[in-house]
Amino acid sequence: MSRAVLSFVAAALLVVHDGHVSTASTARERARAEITREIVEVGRAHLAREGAAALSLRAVARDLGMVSSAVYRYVPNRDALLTLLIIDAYNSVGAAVEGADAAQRRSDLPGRFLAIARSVRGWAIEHPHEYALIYGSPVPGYAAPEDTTGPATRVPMVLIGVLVDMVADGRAPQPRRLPRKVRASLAPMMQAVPDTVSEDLMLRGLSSWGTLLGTISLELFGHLHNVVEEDPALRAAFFDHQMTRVAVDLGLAPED
Amino acid sequence: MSRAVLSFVAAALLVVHDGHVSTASTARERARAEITREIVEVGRAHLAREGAAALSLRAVARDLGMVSSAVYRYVPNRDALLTLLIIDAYNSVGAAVEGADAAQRRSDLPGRFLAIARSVRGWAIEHPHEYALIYGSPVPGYAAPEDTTGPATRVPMVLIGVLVDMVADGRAPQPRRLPRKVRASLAPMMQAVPDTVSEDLMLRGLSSWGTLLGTISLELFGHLHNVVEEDPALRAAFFDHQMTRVAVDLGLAPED
DNA sequence: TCTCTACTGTGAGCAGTGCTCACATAACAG
DNA sequence: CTGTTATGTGAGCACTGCTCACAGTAGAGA
Repeated sequence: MSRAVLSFVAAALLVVHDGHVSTASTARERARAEITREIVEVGRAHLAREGAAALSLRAVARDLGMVSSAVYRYVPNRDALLTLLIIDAYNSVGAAVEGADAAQRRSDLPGRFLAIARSVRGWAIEHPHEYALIYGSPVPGYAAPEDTTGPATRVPMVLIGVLVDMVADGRAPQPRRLPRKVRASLAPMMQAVPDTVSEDLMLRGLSSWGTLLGTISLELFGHLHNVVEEDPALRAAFFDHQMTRVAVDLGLAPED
Repeated sequence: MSRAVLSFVAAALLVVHDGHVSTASTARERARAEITREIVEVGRAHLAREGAAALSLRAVARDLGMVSSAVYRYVPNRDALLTLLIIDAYNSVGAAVEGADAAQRRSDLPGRFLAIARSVRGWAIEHPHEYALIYGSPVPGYAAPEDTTGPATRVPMVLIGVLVDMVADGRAPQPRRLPRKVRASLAPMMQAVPDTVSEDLMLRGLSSWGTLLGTISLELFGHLHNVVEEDPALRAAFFDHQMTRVAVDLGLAPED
């Protein structure tokens, strides 16, 4: 994606997420912010209904009663709109997970983990196309633009919060010795995390995160067809059980 | 997908995977089989280069020097070609994994698991767009056509083989007691599996499968950016470590 | 061997897409 | 009030999936 498009996304974010942006602005600027917001909103509706592959700028324009070329005044191209929707989706799931975590007793570590896991799954089931957009195959090119990385970290940050509290409460398992290369591989992550969290704990956390997303993706993308009963209650029981086991393996809960 | 299209896929499979199909056929039938094979082959090349989203029947037709409407004599629509490519991809990764497993000593359970995991990851890195097509967001509708389910089970079957051998060698962990609903949820799977494998072991296996795919998806879809060093050797070390841990949690290897 | 049917290839065409551009018009800044 | 800048318009290009009337051609049966 070009520089111009990137700087657009940065600008649009102010508009979209501050809601009603700097009120001390000209009528033109307010109109621009409003219309940009509408475009993203309609885009999200289309995404939710038909999926990313079917998202069309022309259809969005029609819904808004404007000619198709007019939306290019607000969004440089289709991929840029998708990028905004990706950011939107990350924030949506991020908010849900943060809320679920906050609703638990801080000291109830396995309860928090299970609440987080359920919350991700619940959000995914409610927003399957959005989930596919952010955790399935990336559609606009391979490198996610930098703008998405911030919102993308919200859910992992909540998980890391659990790990941090586990250490603080003295309930973290004894860190294992790790091969040099494995330690080295984690360098970027360790820079962004309180150094109370050991590399070993980080690895356990990443594994849990992988299991969490892997299990949800298996379910959502149809790979549990003919494997796990389709009945929602049974699916939920299955998921809860698997996540409870993950919590145990992570060291959050004692072996039963 | 319509009945007609489904029956097409079934027919095309004979053509594509028997290689040179029933030689006791008319020249016309042989030509048809050959051209169908070429279409799938060119389609796979396009998929590998540009990804599923960019796959175009017209471009495939151009590459084959035929007019675009002619390919519709062989493939009813774009989704049907994608379905063939999905089956192709499942068979490709399936063959790779079966080979990797067979190359290990049968009794070396953790070695087999690690070989399987590495083989899936290796294949995924070599064929990122194919991986995205089968394990990322499903693109042609939500319900994968029945034709894909057979090839899709090849990799899981290899994993189940390890579980079966684990039981046969008396190295399976003592099955845990499970909640009634969790047991019930597994009914479909348990029908397809030797009854030496307990529900509990099946759950552990599914968890490992989720972790395996989840970890690879995290890496391939860019979610380890700024988390795990990009250097391929370090990425490999990270993955191997994680999978070794999974093997331990699965009960394949002793706690070190 | 001839005829009729069923298959294969052709090119035009329809409706839709992303995106660009010349142009008009409106809003703002000086 | 004037000149610049932002916004909306409609035509147009190149592309897509897919259909269809038409022209050949291969194969099966008489």
